[in-house]
Parts: sequence; C-alpha cells; structure tokens
Amino acid sequence: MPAGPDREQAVFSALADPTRRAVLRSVASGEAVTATELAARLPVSRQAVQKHLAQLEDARLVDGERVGRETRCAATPAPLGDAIAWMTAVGAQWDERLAVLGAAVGRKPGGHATG
Amino acid sequence: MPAGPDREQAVFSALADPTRRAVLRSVASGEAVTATELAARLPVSRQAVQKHLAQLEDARLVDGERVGRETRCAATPAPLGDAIAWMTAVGAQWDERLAVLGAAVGRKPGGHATG
DNA sequence: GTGTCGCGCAACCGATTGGTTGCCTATAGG
DNA sequence: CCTATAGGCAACCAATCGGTTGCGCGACAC
Repeated sequence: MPAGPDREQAVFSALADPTRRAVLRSVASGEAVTATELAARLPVSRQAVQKHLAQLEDARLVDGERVGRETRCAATPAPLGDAIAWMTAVGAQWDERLAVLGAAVGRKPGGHATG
Repeated sequence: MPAGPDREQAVFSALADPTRRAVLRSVASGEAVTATELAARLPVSRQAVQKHLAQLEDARLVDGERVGRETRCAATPAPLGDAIAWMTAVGAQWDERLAVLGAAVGRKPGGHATG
C-alpha cells in the first residue's frame, strides 16, 4: 500500500477539475497522449494542458515519457483504485449505520440509496 | 437518473478538500452530526464547517434535518457510487481490474463516461 | 545549417476558495 | 421572562487555482 495521505489529496484534487478529468479520459483512452494533441481537443491552451498534466502526474494518475521531441503520456490505474477504496470505506460506514438503525427500530430502511 | 454532469462536478469538488473529507467521514460514521460537534473535532470554526456541509449537501452527499435547535446531518451514499462509476469507467479503459471493481459497485463502466 | 515544431519554464491576471469575525434569529431551560 | 446555546447569513481576507502570454531550448525535416 503506497499512497500516503498526501497522495490521496493529490488524487482527489486532480479529479476535482473538469478539464483535468477530460484530459485523464483522453489519455486513458489513448485518444491523445501529448500536450499538443490534448490542447487541440480541448478549449484551452497547450500550456494549460501541460499544467493539468503536471498535477495528474503528481497524483501518479499519468506518467510522461519523452520520445524524441514529444512527451507521450500514459495513464496509471493504481491511485484511482486507491480513491475508490477510500470512498467505499466511507460508504460502508453509513451503510452499516443504516443497517444498525434499521435493526434498532425493527424494520429495514426503505430507499436509502436514493437521494 | 440522478447525477447530471453538474452533480458529478459537485461530488468531485466536495471530495477534493481534506477538511470536507474529514467532515464526511465523521458524519458517515456518526461521530458527529451537527456543525458544532464537527467543529469541536476539527481545527476550524463552526462557520467553516457549516460552509463545508453546504457543499456536501449540494453534492447530495449529506442531508441536514432540523431537530429542535439542532441541525443533524445524515450521509447519503448514492453520489459516491456515481463518482466511483466514473472512475471505473475511465480506469476500465486501461486496466481490467478497475472494470471488475466497477461491476462490484453495480454500475456498467461502458455507458457512463460522459461528463 | 536553417527553419519549424513541440516542450518546458516563468510571469502575470482574474476568479474562486477556505477561512475568519460579526451579527441576528430561534429554541431549550432556569 | 431572561439567558445561554445552536444555527444561519453576510462581509471580508489571504491564498490558491485555472488560464493566458511570452520566451528560450532541444529535436526533426528540409
């Protein structure tokens, strides 16, 4: 288990921006793997993409490799799984809570999954 | 049917702040369910907690209910599952392991990649 | 060798954010 | 009733963020 609290912070921060999510999606699908390619598909400049990529790299969600005069990015899945682990852990806490509450009043909670 | 792109943004933004994650954890576990209780456990003021709770409510991650002079908060799991669905959808593109996780959450990684 | 393309800084800017203090309302309790 | 406690709202502030432009450098093509 790598992924200290710092890494967790970096991952959630990286995911918080819509442009960054778009970048991540494009890199993950292989549609675009360089800053210039990504900028062509997005409504921002190449330098903006570059800064987003830097944050994604900081979160270890993508990895850049210099190939000739290009810097090709590849996605890295691990930190995403870590973020999912955090969410499921928190979610499990109140699912259990609701189960206990349901047992306490002698009936099951109804549509708690709909909010 | 819940979770438009706006909601997705709200959820990821809500998760991006460490204090907000701490609030969510405390509410989910039932350690603290009012702004005052939460503020006592955190290094910020009651009003700061209140603003964090507002954002969590905006993301539909918690729901506040007025009880007498208190406002007790309860967690709502659905949007978290939706965020997980997004991650698994993106992750599935380059890692099969996350696709499996996506199935475990009960979402289909294929058709939800919008946003 | 020269021109061009792509990249990586750095500086700068407006908007947003997380946080604070202050004030006012409403409920519970002596 | 009067007081203390819990909440909500608004104003204000420094820091961070997302984005831009500008510049210099290394690599490919001619």
